[in-house]
Amino acid sequence: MLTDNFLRGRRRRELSDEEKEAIESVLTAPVTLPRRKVVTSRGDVVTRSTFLISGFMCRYMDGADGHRQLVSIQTPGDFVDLHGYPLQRLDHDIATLSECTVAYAPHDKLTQIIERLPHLGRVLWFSTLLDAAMHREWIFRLGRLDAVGRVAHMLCETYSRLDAVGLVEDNSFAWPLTQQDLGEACGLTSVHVNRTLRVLREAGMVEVSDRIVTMMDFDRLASTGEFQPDYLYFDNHTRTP
Amino acid sequence: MLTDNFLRGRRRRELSDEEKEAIESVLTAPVTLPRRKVVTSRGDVVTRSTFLISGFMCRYMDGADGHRQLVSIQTPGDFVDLHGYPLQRLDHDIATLSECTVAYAPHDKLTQIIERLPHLGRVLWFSTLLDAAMHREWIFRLGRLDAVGRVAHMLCETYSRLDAVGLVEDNSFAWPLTQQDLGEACGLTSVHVNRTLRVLREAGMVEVSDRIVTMMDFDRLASTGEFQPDYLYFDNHTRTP
DNA sequence: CGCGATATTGATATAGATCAACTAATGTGG
DNA sequence: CCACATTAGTTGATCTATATCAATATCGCG
Repeated sequence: MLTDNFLRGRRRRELSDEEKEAIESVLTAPVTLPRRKVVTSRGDVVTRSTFLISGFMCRYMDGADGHRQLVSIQTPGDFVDLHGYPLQRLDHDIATLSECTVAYAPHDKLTQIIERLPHLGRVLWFSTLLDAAMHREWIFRLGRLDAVGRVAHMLCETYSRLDAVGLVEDNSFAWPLTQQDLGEACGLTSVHVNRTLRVLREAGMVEVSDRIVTMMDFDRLASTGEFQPDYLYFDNHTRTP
Repeated sequence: MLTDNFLRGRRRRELSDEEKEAIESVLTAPVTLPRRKVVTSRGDVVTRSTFLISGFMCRYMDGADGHRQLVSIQTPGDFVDLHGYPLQRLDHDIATLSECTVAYAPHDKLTQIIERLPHLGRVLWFSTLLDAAMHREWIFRLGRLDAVGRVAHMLCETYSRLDAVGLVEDNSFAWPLTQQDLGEACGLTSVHVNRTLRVLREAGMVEVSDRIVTMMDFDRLASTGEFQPDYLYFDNHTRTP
């Protein structure tokens, strides 16, 4: 099923077969989007939400100087802009980072299934609040950690999320972000990201090369980034390396 | 009614009388909390949510060095921890900044009224996503603005939110945060906040003194902080000075 | 009155930005 | 398939915003 990865590994995942079929039934056929494409802009009124099947997307806001600040990275199994359903209008931009496969959920149909299945409504609500929890951790990252800690934390979060949907193999995962992108996520310049990655590599914690991240020592990286995964609300807190 | 300020001035505010009465009916009698009191801690399982009637509260996360990072400031009319309803457990701490009056909404009762009134469910959902939108703007503030911009943006947001619930008078509003608190919100030291406030004061934009903020020139402050209020989802975008 | 919390100011240190050059990969049109 | 352009990564030199350390001032309060 397209939605097999939706909330996979998460607390409150308990969806009944009826609920799973209901979600699946509202999705359009999958569509492929090219890499580096802006799909929605701040201010747009949205009438459907995007479910990410494969690839990476991001959400960001533009600063006056033209530089952007990423506020979220979306990975397979995420409902990228489900918050647009209650909000109706977006307060930020959305773009692909890699080529992506997505399916759309029209909002009027969501309303129908939620009125029929209130518990499913709360599960969808839960999934949007998972994003809010990640936003909070992102604030912590920018406000309290130095460059090395920020990058370490970011990589730990991505590793954990991808692991939950089966996209980690041999401690490695696909990583379509450039050093520039990572800088836009962590509030750093690409030059400094480069130096920061070197520090982490030389310390034997993580290697980032060729669009692949390899965790050499997750525990030390997590401790460097003060990463505590409770905010990701996994079923259990053990990674499955 | 206790909930008169709930989503006041906001888009999607359209609650029917039945819905208003339903919310009101689940709330406990108001309770007073002392200032500077931690009311919930990261990891706590929550079975009720807190509606803030008067006073200021904040949400924050603790760093390894003991310093905290604020992730949210809550003002009257806010459902402080409604996200705890779908999430069931908190990923951060909550404390009062000033003396506060609150009322509690038990989660089992929320479930009852939402199953009866699905539209009310979506309005409550909307209100939690408003928090997420403010989180995103907070990320932007920390990642892309300098000290002067961060403080300017923060003060503009607070002004706009308090204005919407009628707590601005003569361009002034109550402000129980110390310079230390403001630093913990903006990722700055209290020393630098002090210097930053002087810059803003000497530029004739805003005065912060005696726990009162007075806007001398909102428009210039907004432009300094790159503040665009669309993310607050007000009914209209005009302030009512 | 005196003590803890808050605010203010000055001197110095430093993490990360900025500027600049160069390399390595990737893609593209002729 | 090559010549050349474009994008991404790397390294060095210098600059600057903010942190840090330290001292003093002020205020509210028991």
